[in-house]
Amino acid sequence: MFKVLVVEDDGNLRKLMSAALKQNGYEPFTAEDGEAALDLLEKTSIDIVISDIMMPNMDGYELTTSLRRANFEMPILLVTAKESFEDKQRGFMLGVDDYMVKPIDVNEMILRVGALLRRAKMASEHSLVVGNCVLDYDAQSVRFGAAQAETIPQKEFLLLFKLLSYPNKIFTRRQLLDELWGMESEVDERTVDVHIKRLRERYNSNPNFEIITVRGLGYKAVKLV
Amino acid sequence: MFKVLVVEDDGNLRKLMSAALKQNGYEPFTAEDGEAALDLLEKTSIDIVISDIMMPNMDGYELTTSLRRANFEMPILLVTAKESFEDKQRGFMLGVDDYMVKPIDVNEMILRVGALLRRAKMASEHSLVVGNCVLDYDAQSVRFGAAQAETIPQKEFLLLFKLLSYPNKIFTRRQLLDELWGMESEVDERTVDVHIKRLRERYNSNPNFEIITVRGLGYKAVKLV
DNA sequence: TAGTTTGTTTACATAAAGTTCACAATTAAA
DNA sequence: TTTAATTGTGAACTTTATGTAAACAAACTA
Repeated sequence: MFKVLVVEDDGNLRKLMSAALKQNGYEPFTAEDGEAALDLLEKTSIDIVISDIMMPNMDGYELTTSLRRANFEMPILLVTAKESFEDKQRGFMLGVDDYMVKPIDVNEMILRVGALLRRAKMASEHSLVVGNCVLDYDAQSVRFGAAQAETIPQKEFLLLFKLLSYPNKIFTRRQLLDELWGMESEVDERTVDVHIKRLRERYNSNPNFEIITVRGLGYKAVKLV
Repeated sequence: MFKVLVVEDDGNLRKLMSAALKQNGYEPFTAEDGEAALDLLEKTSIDIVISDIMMPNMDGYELTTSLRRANFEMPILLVTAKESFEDKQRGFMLGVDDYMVKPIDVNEMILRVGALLRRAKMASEHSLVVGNCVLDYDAQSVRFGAAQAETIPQKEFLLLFKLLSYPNKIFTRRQLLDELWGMESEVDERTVDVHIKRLRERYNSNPNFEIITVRGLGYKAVKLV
């Protein structure tokens, strides 16, 4: 389910938008202003941001700038009170993807969100999200929240990716060797243990997942979120 | 230079749009209706399509459907006579990326085209700005702030330009060889390393970007601004 | 509880990948 | 034509990843 962050200081409108999103199969999150939004974005992996421009503390433009600067690449849809060319120009320069003019037509909003997500999906396909942790298959990297993505050794990555792709599913060492090392691999089963150990060392204190030993059978990953 | 296809039966409007596009650094192509557009799309690699909805022979919706069915994935921007929700809904369903309502504001059109192209990740201009650093493709030069622009060796320039055109995207050595040296080049992959080394030597202490090695995969550029 | 099985951890050897250097070949400039 | 700049190569070197073996620890079993 796609996570949509609605940033809007008007409580009624916020509720209205949330409701419409929920009704259309999205998972809405809300924030009252840019600062609250940034906080939330650190913790949660939001797929698309819909933000009002005029807000207390931090307005829509500042929010956009902050996000792009922090290398967040999700689509941003700004809501403007008046249809002004200068505003739009400024927004597009900063990295805004689309505009809506108030009063908002929630049906149109749903359509635009869909179009933006569809377009954005093309960009990075092979990725896996667990809480605020994102595994990028192509970059062989792991990122937590807004932190810098870290590329990790291939075997470790594949192992983690496989386990997290099927949370709670138990994999035997043999299965993992067959799938990640190749059927004919002559590698010792203990090798899996060693890589598990390395992964645990790397991500021991993260709050998103844990690799569990299932004695006599193998290993599994569980989500903690 | 980006190729924009304008599909519009009104000759005057077509000219107006073409002119505006050309003036803003795009290469405009035109077609009078959907069928003519399809013909042209077969022959030319168009980056983005702007199409009127109401046209003889094949309208904007049919054109969209045909394109998506043929796996063309460029952004499509439809121009509608009236702002009707049903129309928009239909369009977004079919795979339209954005709408503009007539009468067209050409400035807004340029902005929307820019935003769509940026989102489509095709972004690549004739000059590229990273922080206070400017790469000029035509002059094959790099300039920092107000300093004198410095022309650098071609291979180094192309390499840097390519990497910075898609920040954070990882390129394999093979990809870079194919794209910068040509598909059939017999050059050793190590050669890329050598050029990377030279670039790093040249720009090691600049605060705008950095070339990162992604072990096992290739190289990527990251913006530090 | 002692012994057995299974899983964890460590240190190390080897392989794989990336960097650097000196130089030769090529191209462009003076 | 001479000189300088650019580009590619191969080998030495550095760093990182991976697998093995053995010691250690925990869990099960009789």
